[in-house]
Amino acid sequence: MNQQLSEQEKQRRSSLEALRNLGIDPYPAAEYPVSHYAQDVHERYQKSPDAGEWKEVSLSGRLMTKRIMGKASFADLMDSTARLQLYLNRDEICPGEDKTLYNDVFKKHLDIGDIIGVKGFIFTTRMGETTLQVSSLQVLSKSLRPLPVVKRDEEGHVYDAFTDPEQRYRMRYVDLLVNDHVKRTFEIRSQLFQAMRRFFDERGYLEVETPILQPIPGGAAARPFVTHHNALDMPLYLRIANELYLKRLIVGGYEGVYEFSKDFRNEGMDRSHSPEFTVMEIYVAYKDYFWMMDFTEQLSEQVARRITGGSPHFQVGENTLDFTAPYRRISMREAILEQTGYDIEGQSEEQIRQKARELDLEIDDSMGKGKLIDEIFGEKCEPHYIQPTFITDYPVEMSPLCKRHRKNPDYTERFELMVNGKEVANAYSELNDPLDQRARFEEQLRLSEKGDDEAMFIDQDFLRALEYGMPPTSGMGIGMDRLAMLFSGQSSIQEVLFFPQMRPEKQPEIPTPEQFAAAGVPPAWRQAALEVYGDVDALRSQKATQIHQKLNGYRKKKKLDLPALQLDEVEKWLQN
RNA sequence: GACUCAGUAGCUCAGCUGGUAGAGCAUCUCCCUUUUAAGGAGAGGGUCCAGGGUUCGAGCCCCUGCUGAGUCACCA
Repeated sequence: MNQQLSEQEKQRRSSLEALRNLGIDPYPAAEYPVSHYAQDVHERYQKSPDAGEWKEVSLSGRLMTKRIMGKASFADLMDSTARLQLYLNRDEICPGEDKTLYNDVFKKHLDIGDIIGVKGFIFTTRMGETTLQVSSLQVLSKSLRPLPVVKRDEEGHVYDAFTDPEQRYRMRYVDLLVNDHVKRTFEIRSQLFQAMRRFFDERGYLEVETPILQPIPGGAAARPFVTHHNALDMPLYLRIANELYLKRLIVGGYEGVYEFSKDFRNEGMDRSHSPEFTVMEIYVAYKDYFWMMDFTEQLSEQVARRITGGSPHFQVGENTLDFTAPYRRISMREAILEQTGYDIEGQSEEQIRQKARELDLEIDDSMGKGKLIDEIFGEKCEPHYIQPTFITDYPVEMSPLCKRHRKNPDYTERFELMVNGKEVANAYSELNDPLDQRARFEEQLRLSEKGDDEAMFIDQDFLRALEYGMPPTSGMGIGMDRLAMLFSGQSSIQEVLFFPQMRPEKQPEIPTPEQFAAAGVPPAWRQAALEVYGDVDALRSQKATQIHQKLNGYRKKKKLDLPALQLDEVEKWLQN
């Protein structure tokens, strides 16, 4: 038996053996047919307690608590839907003389966390709780590790919750089992995808998949992860965006395409940044960003209704967000004017820089006009837009893939949807002028040469595609993780990713008897040396006389069937 | 990347001025036939994150490292 096991783990392993010795397979292969789910029972039993279906039910799930009172016990069974209380009466489940199933199997060898199947009938206890009285019970899977026991009282107070974020993220399976709200978060996440997919599909747009391994990482300004393809003997990059591929498909003649894209960026991690994250991007031909605003507000309203169960209102902290379309639309210039009283229109880069200094923003000389404006907006305006609001017409320097504004070439036809003071969606009238696009890429190349390691690469094939002609197109992207955070009320991106990236755990090295061979210990004495000293170095640090006495003492105590150790033998070990 | 905080039993956490490592739940034994954060009696369970240092003596003080969290910086 492994020395590193905790007492409770050893206990469970011996229960496992005990079950086997009773002829019970702790991991049976056969299907366990189930007639009801726990939630079913709770929702329907009290309305028609006399219905025939309650006389014979079968459920399966995990044992979450045991409350034993002599010849009767209560337990909680948790299936994928809810918990249901079980009542076990010794003489009911063991009608004959043999009380083993109750006294040994249930009381001694079943632990919290074990997966079982039960059959019986539903009744209501004196305390008024819907309960299954068990007539037969089968072990479906024995759990060898103790589950954290989280208790909840009538007022909903939680005791001894499993809260350590590190453990919750590393062992999400445990987190999901004992923390009910965690499952809900991921259900919301799934509903967001479903609602969007339905919205797009109803309008005839095609869900597509584009390369994750890309020879040129394009479509965004970010540092990529690099990998290497052996057969081609060339570097490949994990995509930082899928935009340029989706536009190629619009060139190819699709009316509208969308993709839920897992993107990767080799940058810092924090509460709102994960190295892998999911973005929904959609591109629709013959549309502009005004059309896309209409489309986006309809989408948002539908998504909100899906999450709330029909209402366009959604509570986040102290704010009630109203997703009813249409939303307010305000240009970036107007937004800055509104929040700071400063009009950027017609101002030179130097004037704007001066204003940014007055506003106490952290800026440096490398920042161009666009970057300065963005800084002012991000610091002074963004947090104020709580209700869904479109911010439109961004400076051209910040948007190398976006069409210039039809009325003012210093700006672009771009909007972001702000909700609760944060960006939720980003959209353009897409740039389809191949010559302008080439010039913008070349500007990026100059930034790259100046040391900006996030400037975009020039994608020659993408330019070739544009040269064949792309219809006027509007595209829109939504960060799905951050949207999931918004709708699940989470403030950390790790809470909406099942398995957030973490440094690998260090596996403690478990000493084995074999390692004592290195210290010259003969096979017969290695187990004893392990028990006494724990590891080889501990043994080596001792004098021969001390080892001699300790090991012989151990031999006597454990009544080992070995000849007593001689001092000169031990001295020989240590000479090696 | 900087700073702050944290790491003690399966889980949640105490641990005083440096002086034999504690509680609740969980586990084990015994009692108990409608309980529900069940209860009663008893017991066991620890690499105090790791490695150095100071000290007669370190969970506690100092240094280094590891892991995580938070704040900031960076970041379409």
